[in-house]
Amino acid sequence: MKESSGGRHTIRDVAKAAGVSISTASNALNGTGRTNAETREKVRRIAEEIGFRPNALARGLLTKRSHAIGMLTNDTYGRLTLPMASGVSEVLVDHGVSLFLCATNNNPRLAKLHLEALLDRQVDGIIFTATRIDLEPPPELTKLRIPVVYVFAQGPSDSVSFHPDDAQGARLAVEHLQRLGRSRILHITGEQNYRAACIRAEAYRELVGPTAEVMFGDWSEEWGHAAIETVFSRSGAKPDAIFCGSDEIARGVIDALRDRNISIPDDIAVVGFDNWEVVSRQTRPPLTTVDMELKELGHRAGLAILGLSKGETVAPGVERLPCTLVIRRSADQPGQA
Amino acid sequence: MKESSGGRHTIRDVAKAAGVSISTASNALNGTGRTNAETREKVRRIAEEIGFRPNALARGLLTKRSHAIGMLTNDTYGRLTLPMASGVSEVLVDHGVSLFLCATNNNPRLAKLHLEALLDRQVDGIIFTATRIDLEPPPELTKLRIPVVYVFAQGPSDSVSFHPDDAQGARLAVEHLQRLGRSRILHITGEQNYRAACIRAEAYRELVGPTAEVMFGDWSEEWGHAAIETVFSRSGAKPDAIFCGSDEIARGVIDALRDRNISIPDDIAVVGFDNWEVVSRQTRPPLTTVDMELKELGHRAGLAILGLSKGETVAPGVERLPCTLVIRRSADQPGQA
DNA sequence: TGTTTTTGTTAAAACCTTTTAGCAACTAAA
DNA sequence: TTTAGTTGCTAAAAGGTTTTAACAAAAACA
Repeated sequence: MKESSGGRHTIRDVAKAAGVSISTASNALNGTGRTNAETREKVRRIAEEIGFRPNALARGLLTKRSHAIGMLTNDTYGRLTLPMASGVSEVLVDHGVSLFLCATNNNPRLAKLHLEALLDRQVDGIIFTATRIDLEPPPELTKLRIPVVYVFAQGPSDSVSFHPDDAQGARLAVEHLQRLGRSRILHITGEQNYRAACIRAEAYRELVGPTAEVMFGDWSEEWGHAAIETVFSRSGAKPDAIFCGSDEIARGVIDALRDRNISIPDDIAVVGFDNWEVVSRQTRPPLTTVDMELKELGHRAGLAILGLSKGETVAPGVERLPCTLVIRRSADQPGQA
Repeated sequence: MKESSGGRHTIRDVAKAAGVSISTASNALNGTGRTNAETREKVRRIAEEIGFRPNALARGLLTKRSHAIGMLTNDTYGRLTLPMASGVSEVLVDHGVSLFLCATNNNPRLAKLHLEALLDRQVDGIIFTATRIDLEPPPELTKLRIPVVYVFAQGPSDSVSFHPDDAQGARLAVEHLQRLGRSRILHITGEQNYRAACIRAEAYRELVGPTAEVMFGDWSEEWGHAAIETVFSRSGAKPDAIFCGSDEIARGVIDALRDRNISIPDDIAVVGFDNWEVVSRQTRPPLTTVDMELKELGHRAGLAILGLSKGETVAPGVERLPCTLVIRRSADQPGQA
């Protein structure tokens, strides 16, 4: 088996070995055109034997489909995008599509650099992720000739976006607490300039009514602690349940309550948001929390960009994927309360 | 400005607009061959004007350098690979090289699939990452004609690997505790089948001598808790310092000590490993810990693969990058103890 | 028999770029 | 004047694949 170039076999080698022309070899391998069943089998057998794999660059150059998609993300460290990205990757690899990872570090210059590189590489589509409310997707994105899918972020109105259903997730948490018979439910959450925080707070308010109280802060454990300080240093009735905007906040809350010898969930039940297992499994007691099904979100986004890149149409707008409630001891089943 | 194909301008368009041949346009843009300064400027100006950018697929096909490298990783959720990957990405983007992310989920079939896709795309090199000691890099990797760099993982003896200097990091921690005057230092760490755990334990033993005691467990907070239970339920002298194999373990240890009203650092000083800030900043008191400089590790790995892919030679073997000690209140400065 | 259809195959064009080799014109040296 | 060298440019090949159009041979039809 001699090789014609650079160590890898080309379709030329296959054709020569099979005693056919390059076009016939191509047709036989791809099942296109008309080929005799016998020659088709022969070509395929030989290709298999010498381990021929088509050069993706050459194919992409000609077909205008690179079978690669790019993912722009501003949050490399976060626990949001990465499980999601792994979901995307899972779907793509099954379709022979590869994923470019572009970490923009919230730097517009870097975002632009990455975007240009992706276009130079003729990617078939782009997934854009960003979590901050004030971080608008780069306007260049809307003018591309390739499809773009937004996750966590909001594109223009006719674009395709996927978000967790924050409102439904919040309702899951609050309704669970209400079923436990809790009537004074407090909401401690993160920064008000995150859209997700506002949506959850709104859903909470609707269910809880006039006694609702939302404490915005940041997404840290420390803030959970501080919020409990505040609540217990002021007069008035204390809550009998706390719905937290993240597992980290919930962890701070739980630790602060334990310091005060308040029993969880007997005196106060606690529910978190994220199901970040490294936190939610390790609080004492373990945390009941809302799971955003990030991997599934990635699957859906992956399928959407695949479809779009093939020219299929996908319903525009924000699709909100349902969250699930993971019940652990910090807010038990109704029967056990 | 009419476009010759698919919406993007090609070098053809540039050449036509500048009234020169394609070759001259190419030479002018790349500074190759001989070109009159005047025409060179003109071509460049026009290219800029119409926003010409060369098609990376065509260029890669011809030059046999795709300016892309692939990263195979088995740990998508972990906090180890991702900061590292972001370091890799930072270096690459500066050199116009893009990064394929391949999450293998510890699945050999998937690893193979990804590897083949990377080769089809003619990547210039591969970075392989894996943290488990028992996870050997796929043997296919050693037979490639493109360079491979290993991070956290161990390649064959003539390969290039980058690791944190676990021994030096452990010494940093232990020597710090010794300078604080602590003499009964205990080491609570993770699974014994992680090479890193063994190396750190070994370095610890050498410094501490006959009183050394290593408790292997797993990498969880829970294990930190459980280990403290064990230590305090048995007879004998108690430690006056604990060196933990991870920040998570340290967090469990700190919580368990606080439950017992043991003062940190007065009675027992605690040092962690990772400087995973979401943990180390939030423990009470905040955690003194070893930082593995993951981003720097990524930088180095990125530079190495870039160099190798250009044909430069890089010294083979395992390069161990120094860790740093981040001092917080769980083990103060000597002066303050 | 002659005419149309079908079948299997192939040469060549196309995708977009870089690079090689060569050409013409001009300059400098002999 | 010839020779040699330099400059600025270009045609053409190359890279590996898919696709189009054409062709010959065989089959079906009249």
